[in-house]
Amino acid sequence: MPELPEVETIRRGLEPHLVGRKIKCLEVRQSRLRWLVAEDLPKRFKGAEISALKRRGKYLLFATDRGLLIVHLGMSGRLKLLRSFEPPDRHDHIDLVLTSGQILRYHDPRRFGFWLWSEDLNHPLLEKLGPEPFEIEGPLLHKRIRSRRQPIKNLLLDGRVLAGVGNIYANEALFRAAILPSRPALTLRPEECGRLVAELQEILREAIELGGTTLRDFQNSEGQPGSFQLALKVYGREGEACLRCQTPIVKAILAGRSTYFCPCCQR
DNA sequence: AAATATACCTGACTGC
DNA sequence: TGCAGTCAGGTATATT
Repeated sequence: MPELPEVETIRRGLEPHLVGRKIKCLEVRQSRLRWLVAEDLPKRFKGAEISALKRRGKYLLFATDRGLLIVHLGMSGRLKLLRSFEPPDRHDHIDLVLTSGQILRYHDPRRFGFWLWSEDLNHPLLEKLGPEPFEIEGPLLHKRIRSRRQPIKNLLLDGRVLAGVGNIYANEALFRAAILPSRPALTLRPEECGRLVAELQEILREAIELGGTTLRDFQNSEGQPGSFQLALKVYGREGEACLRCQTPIVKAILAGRSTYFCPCCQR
């Protein structure tokens, strides 16, 4: 489900409701997520005050006076803000209850997401992460990939190279930059890296503006879908005419993920 | 060091 | 209608 724009959409929706609020308790109904939710997680955050809600890549970071709560939504995680208690549904695994009475409810059918405590930002998961897409520039991307033989798309998806880019936006950025996803990264000229970064940033910005992409089940913290799916130019369009040159869009598998591209105008 | 495979899950959809 | 098989927005970890 959630790539950088979706996580940022959720972050922006939650921020005004959470910052400055106090955590009354944390209720864990299902602790078997990507990693077992630590037994002491509720104890750690009971009574904590949320001082900021940040994002790094696809990670949501709840800063509190009792340490950092790191939440990742995996493939199917959702966070929804409830005004008051409602009976939990299937897959509603965790409730973060505020003293204001509002409840942040975590729903995750596939359970690839996780919740964990960290003393601060010095957590291995965060430290391994590459730069934010909005902070990188063409020359820096070029430097990071110029000795790598892997297809450029694989590297866009590698969080150690660049944080937060997932399959949809990797496909879209390569299409808009007219670069073949399968190009070995070391064959990209500096000028192409510049183009790729510019297109990637523009796409991410637009997607955030439109509240993210809802293919099947993404919802923001208010339960509303995004609308960037209407602006997708290649993702999911196998066999349809390329919007630039009318050539049928081709689907291939790269790094085990569906990859869509125009074999004619992407080079 | 870098590339590839595997693992973790449920649900929606396809084809027989 | 049922069943088996495939695929899905992620990423750490193990293996080569």
